[in-house]
Formats: sequence, structure tokens, C-alpha cells
Amino acid sequence: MTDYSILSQSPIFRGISEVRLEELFRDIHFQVKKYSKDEIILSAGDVCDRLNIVQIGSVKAEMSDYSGKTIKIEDIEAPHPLATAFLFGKNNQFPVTVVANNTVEIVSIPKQEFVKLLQRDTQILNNYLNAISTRAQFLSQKLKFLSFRTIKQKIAHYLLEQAGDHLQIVEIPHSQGQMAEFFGVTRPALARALGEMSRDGYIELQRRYIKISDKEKMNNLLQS
Amino acid sequence: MTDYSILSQSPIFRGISEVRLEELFRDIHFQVKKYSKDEIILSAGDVCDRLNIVQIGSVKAEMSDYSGKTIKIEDIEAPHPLATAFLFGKNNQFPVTVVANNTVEIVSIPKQEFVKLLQRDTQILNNYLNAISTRAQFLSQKLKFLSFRTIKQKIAHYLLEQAGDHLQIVEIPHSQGQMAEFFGVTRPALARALGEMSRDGYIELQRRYIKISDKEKMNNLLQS
DNA sequence: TGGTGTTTGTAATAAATGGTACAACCTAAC
DNA sequence: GTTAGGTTGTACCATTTATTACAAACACCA
Repeated sequence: MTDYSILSQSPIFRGISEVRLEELFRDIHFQVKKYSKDEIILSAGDVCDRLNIVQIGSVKAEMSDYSGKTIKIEDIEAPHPLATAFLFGKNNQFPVTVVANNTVEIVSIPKQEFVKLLQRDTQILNNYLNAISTRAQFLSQKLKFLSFRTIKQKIAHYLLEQAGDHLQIVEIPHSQGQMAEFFGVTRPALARALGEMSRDGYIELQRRYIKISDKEKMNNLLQS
Repeated sequence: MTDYSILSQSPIFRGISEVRLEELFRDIHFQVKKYSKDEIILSAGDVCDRLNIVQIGSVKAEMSDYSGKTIKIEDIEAPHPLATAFLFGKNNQFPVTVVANNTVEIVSIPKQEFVKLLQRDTQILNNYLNAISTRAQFLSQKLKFLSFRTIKQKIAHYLLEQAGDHLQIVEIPHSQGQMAEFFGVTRPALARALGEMSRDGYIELQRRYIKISDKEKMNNLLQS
């Protein structure tokens, strides 16, 4: 039923040997549930009092709007966990509905039992804390980014961040289109902003390489 | 040195008796550091390998921009902890510089020692997990909010969320100005959007009370 | 009642961006 | 070399919002 070789690959149980994992799981209550394609695994609004990990197959997270239609949010493949940030915290409700993409097995550990694991094994505790913290950091970063009003400010922030204290030339790792998506703007708008910044002496463009002409000047963009 | 009556009020140690707290702290290494007004407690970029809690006084978190000027981010009063989301996770560096507002005492617990506390006391573990999770949830919510392009979409999302399935009338808890700040837009823009939505039959305005005329119709705003 | 400060409604203009379209350019495969 | 597919630079117009300003409505208090 429970495949420890798969579970030990999960972010939550990374670094734990299969033997150790089996030993830990002997002392706690948990379930392995099977679902067929299109079956609903969890509904939005359900109280989230269990840690659920996809052991086999893949699931999709859907969000239903206020009139009843559903929008797909993301796919989650084995051996990843579901909604780690909602097991604890004030709002213990699933924000999404989870549906099986194919034949799926879910390892479901009650919150209380999972807390036992956290207390018994430092590695698991660290993994879980890292998972939530990393997510919080990611969200925090993303939020700061979106807080800049104009595209030029976003570009300035991004370039200065990439360049750090010393570098002057930044290489864009993705295509302009992907950058635009990351910035949350349209591609032509990004291209135009880059063009204007080049014209105004902030940067020098050479395809994927961007040279920052004047950090001080560029920084002023972020102030106003 | 260590004031357990204060510490037990901290979000991290809430629900722990002073006696129990003293007992737990006997077995771990930690420091209490004192700072004078304007002294730098932590610098941005420092590796964050300790949990720091303000025991007495208040501190400010500042972020230095790329040219060296500093901007105040927030004040943190006793008995709150500093940057809980950066003790674990991939990015173990402080994002801000922390400076004393007045005479300050900081209880500083090394990460390893704090992990011991987490393992020995279920309440502390729960408190900490709750703290990070709640933050992640808050950020997640905020992010979803900002992902809507237009003000009307934000209003629609907000109202439908507040109203839930049954209610039709929503009371605005803050002033329009505060709402605008929360939405990340200017107040006149918010007022205009509300006015137009009222004119177009989405809502009916009565000062702080807003009646949703047609949920179905309003929901369409969120689709496009 | 009247005065004062705050909140709200509304307008005009300027700036920024989305949407769309198209040409120039690069790259890789044939 | 040529062709096809993708990337980039640019232009146009429509939409949305910021900015600024001011009057109306309200709340509070003397």
C-alpha cells in the first residue's frame, strides 16, 4: 500500500531512508486512499486537518468562481504534498478543489499524527519548516515585485537585484515573452519600456545582455 | 535578564506558562542582548541563524535601496519576534536592517536550540507553524488580489468574498481611503469605479453599505 | 446653531498600459 | 541558400488609472 521509496522522494520526507520512514510510519495512524480519474479528492472549503501527499498519479487543483464555474490552477504530481501552508494557521480551509487526473493514491496523515512525526524526527521538522518558509519567502518576494506601479520600476528593481553590488551587465535568462509574463505585463509593453529606458540613458541594450549605465539614476525610479 | 512574563505573551510562546517556559529555557543556550537607541541590531544580508524576539522596547525594520538610502518598513514592538519566515527556508538572509528605536532587549535563540524547543513542546511547535502558515496564507490572499487587473475586478472579488453565498449587503469596515490603500489604488479611482458599477447596475451604494444587485453579472467581471 | 476637520462624490487632464498588427531580425533545419 | 518558426523592435489606438482639484455631505464638538 504505502510505497516508502516514493514517499522518501517527497519534499517533506527528503533525506529520510526508506527503513527509517517505515519505522516512523509504524507508530502513527494514517490512510492510503485511492481515487479514479475525475473523482473529487478534496473540496474547496473543507477543513484541512490532514497532510495529504500524492503517492501515485497526478491531481489538479481547481478554483470555483462565485457562479459555479471552475478554473484550473495547477497540477500536482507524485510525490508532492497538497496545500502545505493550510494545515496550520488561522484559515484551515482548502482554497481549492482537488480532482484526480488519473488513477491516484493519496497518503493522508491526520494533523495530530503528523505533529508526532515533526517532533520525533528533526529532518522531517526541518523539511516542513523549510517548505513553508520558502513558500512565504517566495510569496513575499513576488508581492514586493508587484507593488511597483510602472513597468520601468519593475525592470529597475529586477536589474538592480540581478546585478547586485558589483556587476554592471545582466544577462536575461529567458525570452522577452517569458520575462513579460513574469512581470505580469504584455510583451510589447515590456519591449517599449526597455526601449525608452535605453533612449533615456538608463541602460544599454544588446539583445539578451543589458548594461546598467547609471545605478544611482536608475534607483531614483524606485523612489518616486 | 530574561522576563518570562513578557515572553509568554509572544506569539511564539503564547499559551505556555511562565513556569514551564523557565523550565524549557534552562536546558537551552540563548542570549539576551541590550541595545541603545539607533544601534544596529541586525544588518540586511546577515545570515539568519537565530530566532530573535524583542523583549523590551521597540525596533524598526529598514530596507536600504541600491544607492544606500534607507526606507522604514515597519515597527516591531515587544514581545514580537523578528523575521520568523527567514529562520528556515532557502534564503537565510535578513531582507531588512533592524535598528533600535529606544533602549531594547533582544532574546536571541540559536536556530539549533530553537529546534529543540519545537521538538520538546507541542504548543511552541504549533505556535510557530501557525505563525508561518498564517503569514503564507495572508501573502497568498494578497497576491491573488493583486492579480486582478482592473479596480472593478478587485472590487467584485472583494465584495463577493465578503458576501459569501448568502448575504447580499456588505458593510465596508474601513474608510474609502483605507480601502483604496488596501486595493493598491488611489481613492478617487476607487470612488469612480464604485460609481460606475452602481450606474451600470452591478451594485447599489449607500455610504458604507453596498448591496450586490446581481452576483452572476458581477462574476462575469472576473472571467474576462 | 455654527464651525472645523474628515470623508465622499465628481471632473479634467496626463501618463501608463493593453491589445493588435506588422516588419526586421535571428536561428535552425533542409 | 532558402525556408519556416520563433524572437524582437515599433507603431497605433482604446482603455484604465494617476494626479490634481474642488465641492458636497457628514461627524464631531464648542
